[in-house]
Amino acid sequence: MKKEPKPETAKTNKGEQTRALIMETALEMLREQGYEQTTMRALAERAGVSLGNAYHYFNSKEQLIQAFYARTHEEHIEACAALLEGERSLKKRLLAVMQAKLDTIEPYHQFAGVLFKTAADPKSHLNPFSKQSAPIREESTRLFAEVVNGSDARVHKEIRDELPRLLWLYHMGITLFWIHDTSHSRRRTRRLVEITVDLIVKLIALTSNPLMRPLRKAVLEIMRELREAEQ
Amino acid sequence: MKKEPKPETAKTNKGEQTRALIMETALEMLREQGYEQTTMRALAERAGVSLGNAYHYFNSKEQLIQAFYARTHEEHIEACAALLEGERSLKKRLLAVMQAKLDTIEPYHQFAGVLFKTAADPKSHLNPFSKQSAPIREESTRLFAEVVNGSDARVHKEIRDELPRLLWLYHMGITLFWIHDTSHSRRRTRRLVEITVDLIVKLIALTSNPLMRPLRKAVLEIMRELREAEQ
DNA sequence: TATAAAACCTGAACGCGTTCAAAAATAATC
DNA sequence: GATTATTTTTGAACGCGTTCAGGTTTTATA
Repeated sequence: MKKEPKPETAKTNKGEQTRALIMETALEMLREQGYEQTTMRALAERAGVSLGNAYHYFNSKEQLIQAFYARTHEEHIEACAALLEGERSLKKRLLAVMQAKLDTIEPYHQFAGVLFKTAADPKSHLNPFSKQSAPIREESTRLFAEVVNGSDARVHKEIRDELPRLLWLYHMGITLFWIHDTSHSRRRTRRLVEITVDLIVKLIALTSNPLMRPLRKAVLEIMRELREAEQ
Repeated sequence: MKKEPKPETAKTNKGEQTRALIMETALEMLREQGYEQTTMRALAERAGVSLGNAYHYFNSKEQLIQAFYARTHEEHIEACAALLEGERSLKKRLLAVMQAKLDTIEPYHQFAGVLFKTAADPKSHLNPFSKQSAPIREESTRLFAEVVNGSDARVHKEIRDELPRLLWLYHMGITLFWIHDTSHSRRRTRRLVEITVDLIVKLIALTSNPLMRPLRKAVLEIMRELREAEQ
């Protein structure tokens, strides 16, 4: 029989401190030196911990990125709360959220390549479509739901439910472009966001047009297919 | 001064033979055992060559994938030539090309994850948006141009020039989905291709509608932006 | 306070991709 | 054929991510 440690002391365990120490050191090093330079050995040394011990808390180097990913995600969610307050225009809301995203991730552009490289692997836990990423994915989707629901835009009822997921997919596409964007201060991505947000809002306005019916149906079917693929 | 070897003997050099031997052995092993199992040491041993020598001909393990990528691409182009012969329906042409793509890459699905993982890295030569991939990308785009031009579909003149590039982008998206597709025989991807090809053809038919003018403009602007990003 | 259990930590070792100085084989030149 | 230049080949070595058997410290129990 395994006995649980007293829950009120569990959080102040030595282990928790060590984990936090390693994690903070890792984020520091990732920002300062990028991914390749941040070797597990260098990290362990800087944190004043043995190599094996670092692995006791983070099963792989990839898990460091995961922690990192979670953090920028939190920052983004937080930043958006203030931005959406009192704004009713869908275009402005979506634009604000997307720009906040770019602002949040900008400091880490130098090692975003590695992040994406890892995330692209179907076997990786970091893969945005994976089960492990579901919590972040869902929270992110909820943000886009709020963008739409808090606006005064009228959305055809057939696609209303799918729209947040569509916007989440869109935001992944923008992130993909951003990673490959070598322009100064990511100007190109910012420009692309302006154009595409404009396009999306126009498209949404068109959804009620009878001419659009076959397109609506097709898009819904595609989204259903994509959802079923999540397993 | 460096002297060139006699060109007529250059191709039958001992080196060329060794290179071919390593390459064939690599493709064999990749197919049989996947990427991780195909270590450079195992490859060298099977090819009856020293480890250092393998590196003399392939600067990195990644280059093996590149050779592999080029080969499946050739196969696809070849397969399409026969398929497009005598068919005028845009929908059928596009569908045939996409299905041929899936057929070509299916045998390698098991290690496609690694391929994509590598390709996603902005620094990688395999990255489909990179300079190094330009020849394959352009040849592929040309294929999609032929799909459109050889059909009887009427395409609004404003987007006619961009359509092949749009279709190439679409085909990259499908490939991305395919990599993550764990369904039997990639059924989901095949279904997705059917749906999306249908949607695309409908969209193309709609392009001439005046209502679509702002969308056309926006799409063109996005494509211009994407093209400028290729540097 | 003594003892058992759990949590925490260590460093050597493994296999990997990759590099490199130098040896061996081949080709070019005289 | 002897000498030189070039190409081809070797295997040891490096640093990396990762594993693991076993030690040390902390916590729970008596």
